[in-house]
Amino acid sequence: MLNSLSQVNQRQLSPEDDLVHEGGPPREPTIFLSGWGIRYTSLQDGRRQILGYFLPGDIADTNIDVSPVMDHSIAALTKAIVVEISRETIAGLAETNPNIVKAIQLSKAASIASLHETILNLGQRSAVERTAHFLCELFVRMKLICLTDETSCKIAMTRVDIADAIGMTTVHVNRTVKDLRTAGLLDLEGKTLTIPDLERLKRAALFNPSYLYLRPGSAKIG
Amino acid sequence: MLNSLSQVNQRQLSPEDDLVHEGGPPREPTIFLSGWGIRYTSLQDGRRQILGYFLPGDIADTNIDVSPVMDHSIAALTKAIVVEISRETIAGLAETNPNIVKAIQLSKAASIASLHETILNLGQRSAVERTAHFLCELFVRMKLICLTDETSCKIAMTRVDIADAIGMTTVHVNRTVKDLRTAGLLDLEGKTLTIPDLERLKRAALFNPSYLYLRPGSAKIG
DNA sequence: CGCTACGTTGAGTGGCATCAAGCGCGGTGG
DNA sequence: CCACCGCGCTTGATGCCACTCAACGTAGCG
Repeated sequence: MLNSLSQVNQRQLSPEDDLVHEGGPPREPTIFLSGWGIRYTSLQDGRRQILGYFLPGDIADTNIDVSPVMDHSIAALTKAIVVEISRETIAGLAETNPNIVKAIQLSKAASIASLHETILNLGQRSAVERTAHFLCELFVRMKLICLTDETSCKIAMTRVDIADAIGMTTVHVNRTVKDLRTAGLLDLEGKTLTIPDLERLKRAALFNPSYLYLRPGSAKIG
Repeated sequence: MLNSLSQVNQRQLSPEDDLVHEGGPPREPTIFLSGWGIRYTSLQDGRRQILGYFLPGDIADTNIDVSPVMDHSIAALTKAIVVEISRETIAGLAETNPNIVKAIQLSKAASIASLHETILNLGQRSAVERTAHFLCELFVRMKLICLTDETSCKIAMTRVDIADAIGMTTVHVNRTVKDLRTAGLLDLEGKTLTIPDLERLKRAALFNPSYLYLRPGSAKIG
């Protein structure tokens, strides 16, 4: 089903290309077919906060039907291929495949749950817990889409991106990762994330995966 | 329109009553007719994070159609009167009054925007900015529903609540409020919040009200 | 082969947490 | 009526966690 769509409205993005821009008009819902993306917002003085990120298969929804102006930006983190799907197309698809409605609801609910978890993370967890939780989530999500091997995966984020996602400085991200490495909980060399014992990391990070809405078979559309 | 509803399914809540409970089943969308409520979640060890709060007229939505289990709790902060409105009722109302669909979309979009702003607040703003921003938002929202006089209003939150909302300790909330008082930006004596010069506070807090989705006349349903 | 971006590490500082004590006030019971 | 208690607020002292500033190593790239 997606295959037929992927011929249409498909676009290539380069790293740091904005898909939608804060203050600008929204777009139709967009799926990341490949590559990584981030949703972010900034203060006037330039401090950037990453609100969430997109992995291949994720839908970047914008509330096109509500506000004419975006309150945040969406950008590519790597080279990425995205496909925009208009609401009409979705409505059309929904007629022949009712599951799509469910899938979109699920995707929306998951993204809200994810925002809640991010708030909990920023507000209550210590730097070590926060970093562990963030990287733990990253790994779990990558695993879900089969982009990990047994204990490691490639991530697209730099230290700066991680720092802006979890509200820390790059320097302190570094030191925290070092501590986690020393504790044997994870390793992050360049862009390779290694997690020798995922269950142990989950415990250390107070990680509860329920907010990811992992129902078997429901992570994908179609 | 709301008047006809307010006879039905109306409930009284006392302070700290849970409307829905983390881990339990969701409810139908619920409107706070009077009183204050909070949405919160906790870590296993008891650290609590307030995700958002409800003022009179706000809708506490739960994704009833998606997950059978709540990932957070909703509780009353004061005595409160709430009315639960089933989706069927809403659908029925929508037929005679299409604006209600728009209003609910708007409410959902606003709550997502609010989550984004909270993440930005926790991740990037300093303690002073964060506190200022939080109290500024509070005042603006109270003003919208005409629950302020010229420069002050009553708030239901304790220092503990404020602390759990902005990820600080009560002690430091206190000191920060003191600094803001010294700077002449605001005052918080007990439950009375006074803001002598809202525009000045907005500037200090890097406050941009656009995330509240204040379109004239759109804040209310019906 | 420099240049730039990213990652790493060190030293020093300060913001915010922790621990602890005291204050004011409303509620309760003797 | 008042002593007592508990809760929320406030303030002080102390220490640590995380930021800032700065330097250097390294890798990718024009």
